[in-house]
Amino acid sequence: MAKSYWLMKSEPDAYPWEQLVREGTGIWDGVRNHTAKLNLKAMQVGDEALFYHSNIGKECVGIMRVTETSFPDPTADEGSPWVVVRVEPVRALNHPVTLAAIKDDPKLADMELIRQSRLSVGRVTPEEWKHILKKSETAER
DNA sequence: GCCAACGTTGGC
DNA sequence: GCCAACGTTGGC
Repeated sequence: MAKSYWLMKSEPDAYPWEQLVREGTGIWDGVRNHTAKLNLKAMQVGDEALFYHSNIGKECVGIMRVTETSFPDPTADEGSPWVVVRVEPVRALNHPVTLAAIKDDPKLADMELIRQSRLSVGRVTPEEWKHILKKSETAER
């Protein structure tokens, strides 16, 4: 199966990129939204995801890789439908790609991130992925 | 099954 | 601090 791309949000107050890097691996817990849950369930080992800092920063800061497909969220009640995936950091982006930069870019302005701003785990198309990575090579601010 | 009220998330 | 978007809950 072809690799899929994702974008996962975290408030840096709660779980910043730096913590994932420091710990080397982590589970993406706390998702309590059914659309996001379906996305987690669709993830395959080897899929890659952008780490987005919401609220503070409002920018994509790094790339991570899925290392384990979804399993029940240990922070949720027994029998609840919520799941997590395991991820590991791949690398930080050379330059963060800000929400403002994404909104300003016609190629990216239609991303799920923009259309459904509250969705914490969203799909990214291969085209959007490539474009964001290219953007991250050069400073925008 | 509809819809108003309310809570949460996240941008501004 | 405010507001828009969206999900959930509860009355009917």
